[in-house]
Amino acid sequence: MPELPEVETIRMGLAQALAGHIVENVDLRLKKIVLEGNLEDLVGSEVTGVRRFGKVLVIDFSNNLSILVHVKLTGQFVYLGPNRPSGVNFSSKLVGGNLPGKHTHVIFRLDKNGRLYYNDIRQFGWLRVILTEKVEEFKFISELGPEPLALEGAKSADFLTLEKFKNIVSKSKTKIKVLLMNQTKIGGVGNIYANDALFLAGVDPRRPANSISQSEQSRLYDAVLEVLSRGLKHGGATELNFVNAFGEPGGYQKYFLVYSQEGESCPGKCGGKIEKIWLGGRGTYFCSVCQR
DNA sequence: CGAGGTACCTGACAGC
DNA sequence: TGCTGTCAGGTACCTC
Repeated sequence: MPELPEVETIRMGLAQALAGHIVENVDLRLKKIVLEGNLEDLVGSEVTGVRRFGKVLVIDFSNNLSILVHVKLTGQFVYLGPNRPSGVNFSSKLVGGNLPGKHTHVIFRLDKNGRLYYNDIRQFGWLRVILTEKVEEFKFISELGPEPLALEGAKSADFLTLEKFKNIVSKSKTKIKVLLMNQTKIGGVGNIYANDALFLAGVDPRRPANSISQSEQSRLYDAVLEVLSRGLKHGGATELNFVNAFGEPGGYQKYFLVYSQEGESCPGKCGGKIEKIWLGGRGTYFCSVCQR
């Protein structure tokens, strides 16, 4: 379920894959996933860059149009063509067999015999075609909170400093885990990394944010950066069907601390077991011994 | 402002 | 085997 590390992994791959390609033809097979604009308007244009704002991808084109994409839970971009690196660990299973597949909703035919497939099993994701100059005015992006990692391709001038984090946390009565996942407060953190960050910091996910002490705030800030960095280092987490732009799965799922580990022994040395509760409408995993 | 519920959608899996 | 029910979650939208 793509969060910041997964979407950034897709972005890096797409930037490499699409560099210099020109769109020759677009085959839109599921019209409802394009919420705004017309993919046909991209025909004849060259990709000039790929950006990311939180969990939203932006593909820029030479005709001053951009595609905004939110892959939500199961959206995938898979590229085939001359810019594909050698030695790719392509997962046919995760992309749904041969391409195009049952869940391929858009096929971008590129010059030099390139192909970019957009797949989405659950059809929750969306694409929008808008003017490049309007990208940062798009509601989700303009309201996005600062991102924890200062990365190329994000609005790094506005990244989440410890000062900003403390300010956000101390001003909110919301349960800390729900706050971490609020995209208008902090950009890019979803369920996996919120669970793991709270474990790493030793903070109970149910606590009101403003009950967290100064030292806990610092620990939690460091933990958020740490788990996101780990996720990125391992090319994201493949929990459902996540793959990068070349069809390769991520590796962070092997290093989950508590996420999806219900009933397992706590990775700390407390001897406790990971519990699962329902919080903010989502499965929440934690150790009630280590997280106070 | 916060909390909680639902909708969107399909596949995986448990239980009978 | 095959049915039914439940769960998974990012975000928008709704009500209280």
